[in-house]
Amino acid sequence: MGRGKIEIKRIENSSNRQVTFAKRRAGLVKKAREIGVLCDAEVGVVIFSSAGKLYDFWTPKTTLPRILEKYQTNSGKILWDEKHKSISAEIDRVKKENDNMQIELRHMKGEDVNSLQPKELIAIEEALTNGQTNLRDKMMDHWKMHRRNVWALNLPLLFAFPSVHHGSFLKKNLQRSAFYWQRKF
Amino acid sequence: MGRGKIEIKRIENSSNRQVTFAKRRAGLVKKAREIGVLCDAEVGVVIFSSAGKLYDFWTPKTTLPRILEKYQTNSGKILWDEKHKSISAEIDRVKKENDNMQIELRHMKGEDVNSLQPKELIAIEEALTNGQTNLRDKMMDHWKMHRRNVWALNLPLLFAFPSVHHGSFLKKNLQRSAFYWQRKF
DNA sequence: AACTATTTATAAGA
DNA sequence: TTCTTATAAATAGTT
Repeated sequence: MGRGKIEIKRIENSSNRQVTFAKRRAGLVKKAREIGVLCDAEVGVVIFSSAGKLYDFWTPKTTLPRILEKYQTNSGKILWDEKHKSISAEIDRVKKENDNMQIELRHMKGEDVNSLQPKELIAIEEALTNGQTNLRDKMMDHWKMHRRNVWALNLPLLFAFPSVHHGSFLKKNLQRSAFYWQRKF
Repeated sequence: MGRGKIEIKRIENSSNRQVTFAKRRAGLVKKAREIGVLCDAEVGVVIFSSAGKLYDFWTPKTTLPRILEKYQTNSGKILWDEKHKSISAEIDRVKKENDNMQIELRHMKGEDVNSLQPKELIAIEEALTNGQTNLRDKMMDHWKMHRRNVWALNLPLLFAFPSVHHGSFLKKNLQRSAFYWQRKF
C-alpha cells in the first residue's frame, strides 16, 4: 500500500527502516485500538524497535498484570516459571544449606545422633572439644584484657585469675568471677 | 476500508462483531509480523475476544518471558513485584535463618566470639558442654548396644567398656576401642 | 514532515 | 459461514 509494492523482508537502509517503523507502529497501534473498540476486545501490543526502545499499547482498563494473569489462565502456559526457576533454585540452595546447618547444629547439641556411625560421632565430639578449647582461649583473652584494664585504672582486682583446667571453665570460675561474667558488659 | 465507512465504536450486532473480530485480528497479526520483519523489531500482540478467548502473536525467537523481561527493563514498571514479593520475603526469611545458624555454628566452634559479652560466652560454653554431655550419653548407648550384640553373638568382647569421665571421651577411649570406633559402621 | 500514487485491508453483499 | 468486491485506509516512495 504505497507507491510501490514491497517485499516483506528486513529493510536494509537504516533511515528508511526507521521511517517505516514509525509509520507502521502508529498503524499497528491504531488497528489495535480499533479492534478493541469495535469488537469489545482486550488488546495489548508490545513493540521493541531494533534499537531496543519500547512502545506499547493496551486497551483502556487493561493493566498489564491483569492481561498477563488472563494470559496465564487462558493459555495454560506457565508464564512465571522462567523467572521463578532461578529464584526457586536460589531458595532451594539456601534451604539446603539451612538444613545442613540445622543438622550440624543439632549434632553439636548431641541431638539426632542415633543413626550416626562411630566415625561421625567421633568427628562431632572432636568439633565440640575444639570449640570448647577455642572458646576458652577467647574467654581467657577476654578475662586478661579485663584484668589489665582493671589494673591500669588502679582498681582493686576483684576476682582470682581463672586457671587453666580441663573441666568446665564456666562452672569452676563462675562463682568467683560471678560479678564480672554476669554483668551486661 | 470496505464497502462503507464505519464509525469506530462497538459493533452491536454480535455476528457482525464476530466476523469483524476475526478479520481484524488476522490483519493485526499480519501487520505485527510485517513490522517485525521489515523493521527488525520484536513485537508481541495479545488479544482477548469479548468471549475471553486468547489469541496472540510473538515475533519468532521472542519468548513471552523474554519480552516481558525486556518490557520490565524498558518500562521500569514493576511487573513481577506482586508475584515476587512473597517469594523474596521467603528468600529473605530463609537467608536470615541461615545467617543466624551460621553465626551460632561459628560460635560453637569458638570463632567470631571476640565481640561477645561475658553472658553470651557463658551461654555458648554451656551449650558446648551440654552438647558434649548429650553426645557422650549417646555414644555410650551406642557402645552398650554394640557390646550387647557382641555378647549375643557370643563373640569375644574386644575392648574395655569406656568409663564415664570428664575429659575427652574420644581421647581417653579411642585407643582401646580403636577398631570399633573407627570402623565404617 | 507532508503528499499522493498505490497497495492492502476490510465492510458489506452474495 | 466463506468468498467476493467495492471502497476505505495504510503506507512507500517522493517532495
